[in-house]
Amino acid sequence: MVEKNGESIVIPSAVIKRLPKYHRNLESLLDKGVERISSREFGKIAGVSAPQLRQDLNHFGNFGQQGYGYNVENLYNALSKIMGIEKKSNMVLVGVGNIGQALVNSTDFTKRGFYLSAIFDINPRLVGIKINGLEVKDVSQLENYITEHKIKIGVIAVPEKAAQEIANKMVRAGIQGIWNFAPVDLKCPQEIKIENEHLTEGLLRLSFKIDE
Amino acid sequence: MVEKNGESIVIPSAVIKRLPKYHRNLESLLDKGVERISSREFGKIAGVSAPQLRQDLNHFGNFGQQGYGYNVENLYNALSKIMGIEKKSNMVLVGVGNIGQALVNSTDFTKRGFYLSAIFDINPRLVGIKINGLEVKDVSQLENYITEHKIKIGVIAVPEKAAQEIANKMVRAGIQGIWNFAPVDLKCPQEIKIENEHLTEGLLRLSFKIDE
DNA sequence: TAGATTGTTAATCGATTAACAATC
DNA sequence: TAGATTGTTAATCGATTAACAATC
Repeated sequence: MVEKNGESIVIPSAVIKRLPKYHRNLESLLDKGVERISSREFGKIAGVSAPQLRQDLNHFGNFGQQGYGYNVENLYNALSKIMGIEKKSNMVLVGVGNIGQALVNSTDFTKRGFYLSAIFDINPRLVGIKINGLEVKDVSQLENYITEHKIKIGVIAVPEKAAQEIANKMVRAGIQGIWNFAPVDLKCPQEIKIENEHLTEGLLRLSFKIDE
Repeated sequence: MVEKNGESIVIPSAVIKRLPKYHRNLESLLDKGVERISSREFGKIAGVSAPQLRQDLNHFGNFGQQGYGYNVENLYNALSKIMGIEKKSNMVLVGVGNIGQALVNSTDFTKRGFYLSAIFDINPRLVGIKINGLEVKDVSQLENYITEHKIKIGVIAVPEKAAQEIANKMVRAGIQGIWNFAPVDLKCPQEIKIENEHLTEGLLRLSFKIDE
């Protein structure tokens, strides 16, 4: 639910999917020093139609101006706020295997205000080692950590079989959202938000499209 | 385009998106030794409605049987074939940074018949080293390699700024599909199939949903 | 045969595009 | 003011769900 003109409205999921893309393209326009842009031009860059772009944005407010278009910086800041980027978020990560380590070493999320404040694994050989300055903790400490530090976002990068159990722990500890890299559809109470990164599915879709 | 009853039909993109999920859930049913399943039960597992599941599958053929449901193994094999999983595919990867290394070390794709046959980087310090038994080649050899080995799938795991140029090289060399991990929308001729893994976008969507 | 469950058509729902008055 | 471009309503398109005859 989002407020618009004092009324709370539900944002269609198709719109939510596109918001990060808009944000990313605005960032790159800002970098290039573009000050204003029309829905037509911006739509071309972002790969959507101009009316769709206007419809999408108007779920959140009237950011444009007739005869002028959109101010890039204003719109960028507005979208940052809408997506909760301006404030810092702390996350925990479980599973420091291939993908987990890549995430710990990545700066992409940090740049947008998402920080890993602790990382966990079940393997005693990994517990205690440091990755990118973060010491790997034992997964037995996960629930306490989440509760004590009021962590909202949990990242799951463990093997398929272990993922549901980790999700359960996170939910019990009060997590609000899970960013899941394990190839399973987690069963959680519906108030828990879940975003899946099922990488292999992307590859299979690509393969299908090539053969089609 | 896909053949059904001798006629070639176009598969809706919404259906294509769900196919890998069906495949994955069938695999797990097979593992559990389930022989047959109704659209109702299977829909519940895969998180879709029973009629939707039936509609989706019927784009490719009539795999079910009235009063019985679907034979798990038959359906699994049919979907494997539809998605081109039964045959082996060779891929090249460019960029052995965080995410690139994670992909090289992963066994998830290999299990489904997708092999990395060569990996490339532009950094001279990385060229020559071995990762999971594969020697990193200089990116100058990329085009020749793709052409000579008739590689169909290219994986891009380089930074944002470098991604488009790598995509151009791949396209010139005759690649058919690109699996892109860089946070850009690549501009390629429309016959080139592209699947994006824009990880950060998933995190932003999650953040939005939590705050909503 | 009776019960179960499919395949498929028709109805509904949601998302996209077209069109244009409002207005900067 | 005239030209450009928005915000928004209406029309279209595509995807999902409901319903049920067909049939194993």
